[in-house]
Amino acid sequence: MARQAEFDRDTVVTRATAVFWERGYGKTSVGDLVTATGLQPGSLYAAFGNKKGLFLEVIDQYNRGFLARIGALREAPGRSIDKLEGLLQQVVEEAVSGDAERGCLTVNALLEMSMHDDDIAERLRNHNARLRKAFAWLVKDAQTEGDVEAARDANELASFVLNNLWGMRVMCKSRPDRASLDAIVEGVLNGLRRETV
Amino acid sequence: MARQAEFDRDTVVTRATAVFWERGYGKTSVGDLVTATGLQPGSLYAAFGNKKGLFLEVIDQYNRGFLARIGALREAPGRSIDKLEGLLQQVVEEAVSGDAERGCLTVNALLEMSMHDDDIAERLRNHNARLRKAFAWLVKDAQTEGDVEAARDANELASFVLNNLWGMRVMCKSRPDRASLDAIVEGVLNGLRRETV
DNA sequence: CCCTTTCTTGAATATATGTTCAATTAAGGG
DNA sequence: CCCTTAATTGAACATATATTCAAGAAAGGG
Repeated sequence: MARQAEFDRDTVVTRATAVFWERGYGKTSVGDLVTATGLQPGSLYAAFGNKKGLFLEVIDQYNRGFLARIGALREAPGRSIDKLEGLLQQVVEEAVSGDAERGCLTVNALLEMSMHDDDIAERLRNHNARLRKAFAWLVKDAQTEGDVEAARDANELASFVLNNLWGMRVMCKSRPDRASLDAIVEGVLNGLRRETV
Repeated sequence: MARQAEFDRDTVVTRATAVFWERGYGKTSVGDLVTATGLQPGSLYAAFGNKKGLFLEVIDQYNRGFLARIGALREAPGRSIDKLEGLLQQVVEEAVSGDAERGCLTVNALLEMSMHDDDIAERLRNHNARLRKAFAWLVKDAQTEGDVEAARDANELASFVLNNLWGMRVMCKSRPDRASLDAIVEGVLNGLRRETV
């Protein structure tokens, strides 16, 4: 038999996530990753191919986590419209506390790389689609619960919610005040509740 | 007297804009800028200090242009609520035609650089504030025209509109379908029109 | 205890890229 | 027509950074 790896792949990916999130892809050097993960360049390249390979795993782990959170939220008790509001308000809290200035890893990557890198672009397109589907399920639930007009298209409403989530991920980069963010959440809920004109 | 510059500063900035917009700041090399502007490194550095100096002028020109567009829109005839809708729908058109995959130069720069570069961060924060003010004027007009409930805070509603604009600038990176984008516009208008709950 | 397999190490490599600078070229006043 | 001033040129420089690779180190079966 052969020697076995000394590191835990998942831990390495998590540590790399912190660096990529903090500095973005382009400004993260392999040296940064070496110090953050504790792996030498050779091991890193043996395990992940190259810098982008590691980043792809980072993105995948991150996206899986977020989708799982939404899935769990859906199973949890409570009205779906409140769950949607809670999701948005969570972003507000993060933004106000300053934890969100780094924004969303996926959105950051999307803006930084999707124009030049087809692998990233395709991956993020897929994630986007899955995410919208997850939101659409929540919206559908809210429709059967009577909080959102049943006649409206759940997928389209999901896009609207997602749009505001992403908007806030941009907004939080310039440290907005709480009132603005609350107004956004209120605007989204109004947009969801009102019947078509 | 001394020799006079052979280039037009504004033209150079405009040409640089195209490159920065296409590739982002980090992936744009000085070599790219040399070929795009026709200026040699020496001239470029004499005129703008360094790569970042040129980029700052690019950002300033771009932001001034966008603010001017909104100012002109405000002066134009027509109901303000329709002007707001028109602004959003313009983004939809761009996104559908594929012209908007590069997104908004300011948003791109904000996500790529604001964490690491205080000059950029401050400049974009200021622009953000001015932009919201411009939107707030439009919203106020819509309030006096009776299309938006007068009791609501115009600044906060402006944040909501801006949030969706930025969301769409992110969204368009993954080539969304027209129905989703239309739903977003509709959601924004509903959010504006409905009375507080 | 060897021997194969696989992992680890970290210096070396290749390359890209931001920036500088001395030489050259215009512009025009005295 | 000089001579000062300033712009232009493009090669040279310094540096950073992704990636490779040969040598050394565990792991465990025979």
